[in-house]
Amino acid sequence: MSHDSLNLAYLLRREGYRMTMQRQLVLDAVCEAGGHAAPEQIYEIVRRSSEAVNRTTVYRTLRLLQELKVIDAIYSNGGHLRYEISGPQPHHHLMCRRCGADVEFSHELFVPFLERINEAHGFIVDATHLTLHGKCEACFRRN
Amino acid sequence: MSHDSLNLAYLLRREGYRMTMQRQLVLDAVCEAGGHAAPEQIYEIVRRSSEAVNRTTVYRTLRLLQELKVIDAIYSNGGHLRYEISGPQPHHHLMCRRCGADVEFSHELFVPFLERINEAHGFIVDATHLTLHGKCEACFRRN
DNA sequence: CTACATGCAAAGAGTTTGCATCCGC
DNA sequence: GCGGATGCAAACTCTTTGCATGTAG
Repeated sequence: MSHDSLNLAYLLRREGYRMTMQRQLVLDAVCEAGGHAAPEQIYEIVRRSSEAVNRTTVYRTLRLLQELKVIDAIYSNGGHLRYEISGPQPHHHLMCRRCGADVEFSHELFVPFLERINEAHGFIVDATHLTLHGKCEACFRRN
Repeated sequence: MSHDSLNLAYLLRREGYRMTMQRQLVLDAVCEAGGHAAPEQIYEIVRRSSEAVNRTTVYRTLRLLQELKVIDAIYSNGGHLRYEISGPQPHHHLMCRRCGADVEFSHELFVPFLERINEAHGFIVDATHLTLHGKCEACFRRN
């Protein structure tokens, strides 16, 4: 999802926050990174646009954008923090351990499984951003 | 799974490692912790048995036991590292965000979903230790 | 007695916090 | 001008590494 359509200033103001250049740059960077971006990567992209942004501000802004539900926090393989723009609906990721390919799959594909879990264990799973690891088709054939 | 049945000394020797008191204590602690134990918790349990174990050794031993496939590393919600005794077969966890209850579910419940993923995206998921978060039945009713 | 294991201290990532200054509104 | 936002440095958590000493086999 691109963020061109979303009015960051409006979302911020609605919650009593202020619009700043830094906040726009961080959001732009998360979008540009194109999913699964670590804070450090986001920081680097921001720095390309402006030297005048501090690493601390990037961290603070990422947390704020997450709170505003503009971006999602994901804990990738190895437990590392990543961010990406929130999609209009929940979706999930398949990540290839070999080539790093990142395939999205829809929540619909996941729903029947969640229903079975609920039947079997009475548990309501609220995963909105699952990342599963494995091998993509090409890499699977290759070895 | 209890570890009473597994001969740590044998597994170590087979790979050229030595049996030590520390290694046994760490394994005992992971088992005693009963799943999803953070390194620090494991360290504390070990310390109850013996003052003579260093935190560094706990970390080193956890990595070693993982390499020997005696324990599994799990990245829990929030990206924190946890360990637990390896089960005889893959299984997964449901963790309640509210009360912290940890329910295991079998891999069989998961298989049909993995097959649908494979059909739809040609992806072979190798998740052997998934943790899903949500609400358990009791907590879901409560609010 | 030799090589691997340990303890200690120190370094290292990654992230957060305190506080003075800055600036959006 | 006021109160939130930023930059800077420092702290903090979690984990790993270097090296001298200890100990299993």
